[in-house]
This record gives sequence, structure tokens and C-alpha cells, in this order.
Amino acid sequence: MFSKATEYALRATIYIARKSSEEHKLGIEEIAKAINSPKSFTAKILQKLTANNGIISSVRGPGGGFYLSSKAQKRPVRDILHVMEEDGVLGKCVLGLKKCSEAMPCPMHAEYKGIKQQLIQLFEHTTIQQLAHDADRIIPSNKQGRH
Amino acid sequence: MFSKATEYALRATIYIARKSSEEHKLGIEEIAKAINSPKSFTAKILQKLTANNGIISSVRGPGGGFYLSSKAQKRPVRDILHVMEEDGVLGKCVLGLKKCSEAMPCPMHAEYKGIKQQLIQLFEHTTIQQLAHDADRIIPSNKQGRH
DNA sequence: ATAATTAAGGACAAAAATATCCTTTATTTT
DNA sequence: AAAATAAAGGATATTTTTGTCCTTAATTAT
Repeated sequence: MFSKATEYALRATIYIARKSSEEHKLGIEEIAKAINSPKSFTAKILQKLTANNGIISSVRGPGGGFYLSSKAQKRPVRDILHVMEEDGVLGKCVLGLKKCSEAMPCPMHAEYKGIKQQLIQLFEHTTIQQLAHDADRIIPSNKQGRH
Repeated sequence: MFSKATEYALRATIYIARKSSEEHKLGIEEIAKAINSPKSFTAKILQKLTANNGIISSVRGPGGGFYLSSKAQKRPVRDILHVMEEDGVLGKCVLGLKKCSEAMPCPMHAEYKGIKQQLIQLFEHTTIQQLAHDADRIIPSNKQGRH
């Protein structure tokens, strides 16, 4: 469905959301290891997500690393796709036709329409935070420690 | 969602289903033009779909070309994906995790699960013929001429 | 100030996907 | 049999994606 770059972007962002805070930032080494992705390639992707006050925040130097602001946590997952320039795939015609629409439907349009809408809804209405919390219910993170 | 190659494969197969028969075969030139795809690249794809009694039938020489047997018409669209080695994307984890399952769910598993099932159902239960007929209801093909 | 740490960024390499061209083979028509 | 037609197949080129490595810049600790 998505490119590797976007998969890494999603995995990394969710991981950072689960394990980091402004007080406890994460290094690229840890992140790449945790989400099982190539380190340098992942670094590039995080750069993209960090650029011009993006989704991820970062600080250089000792004690530095990546974290998600609480504001960023509330952003929809679709924003990650947008930065990765892959939000197009959600609304795209399954057969790849540029001019596929209600007026000019491709042969799969009627059949695929509903699924497409659900996909858009999913990525638009789900926040990064929600996914992080969902994941925590299964395998608790130790972000603020377990009681 | 799918690679260009697979998009062309789907478009070409549906086009052939709509416009061809054993008595009236289609040439690669016409097909590529109709589905708006690069001719030689499409030829390779049709080769793949034709190989060892595959989905598409072909005959060389004058009067030759590509067509779909009535048996092939009844095959599920998923078979096209299978030949293109992309049927994996249907069942794949959205985050690209190899070991994502009900027992080891990724952070999006619960949210995406339903959509994934619908995707599999769609491609498994829809036949090439059904798509061809659907398309014909909108823009009639002149396969056996209009009355 | 200097050294250490960590992300940012540039340059480059490798692999995969997409695309083109040319030759060969099968089939039909003349 | 020869010529014409159309797909099959091989070789190669181009572009995009994925991945690595090294240098630079920012920040902190000594």
C-alpha cells in the first residue's frame, strides 16, 4: 500500500509518540532498532518529518534526540502521509486512472468506492496519539512507568 | 496501492475482456492506446499474463492478438494480482511489519483489519467478467454491436 | 575554550521499477 | 515458398526508490 519510506515514517512516529516526551528524547539509533529499519535511511525520513516545525520535534547535542509535542500527538495520521507525499494513494483510482470520478468511473470504481472512503476516514480521523495508546494497551510502553 | 505494472495489467485485462472474443482478437497497439499505457512495457505484462495457459490467451501472426476465453472471464480479479506477484499487498500489514497478526498486532492492526478484509473480499469475489459488464453498463462496448 | 554528543545535510551507491528497442518465432496470406 | 503480420523474448536504458557514508552544525558537559 505505502512505500517503505512511508512505512518507516509511520512506525517511527508512532514509536516516538509512545516512548518519548520533551523530557525524554530518543536517539536515531534506538528508534531504528526498535522499528527494524535502516538507520541512515530512517534518519532522512525523520529529517523530513522534522523540517519546518513539522510533526516531529528534534534537538541536537547531548541529551538531544527526537520527541513529539503534545500538540503533534493530536494530529491525524494522514499528516504523516502528507509529509511523505503519499496521501494521494488514499483517494487514488485503484486502476491508476487520472480521470476516474463519479462522472467518469473506472471499471472498479463502484466496487472500490466504499473502501476508499473508509481508508480516507481512517487516516483522517485517527490521531497519532490514538494509535500510540492502542499499542500501549497491548504491549505497555514504560513512558511514565507502570504502577 | 498497486505498482504501475499491476495497474496496466488490470486495465488491459478488463479492456480485453470487454472488447475481445476468440473470433475478434486485439493487438497490443490498440490495447496500449486504449488503456493509455506504454506499448512495449504493456506487451511484457501481457506476456506474463499469457504465460503457461494464464489469464489471457494469445495467437501470433495475421489476425492474431489477445483475447479472453469465457473460462478466463470467470476468474477472480485476484488472479491478475497473483500473476503480477502483488496479491500480497491485500493481506499485508499497513505498517509493513512481517510479524503483524492477531496475536502480535501492529498499532494500526485493529483499525485497518476491516478494510483489509473488504479488500481481499473485493478482489477474491469479483470476476473479470463482472467488472467488464459493470463498465459496459456505463460506456457500452461494441463487442457484439449495439442494436 | 575544548571535547563530546547528536541531529542535519550532502554526496554517492545499490537495487528495483519502469520503459524502449531490436531480433526471433509462429502463423497466415499471397 | 515467400512475404507479411503479430506476439515472444532478450538486451539495454532510464528513473525512482532504497540505502550508506561522511562532513557539518548545534548543543551540552568538562
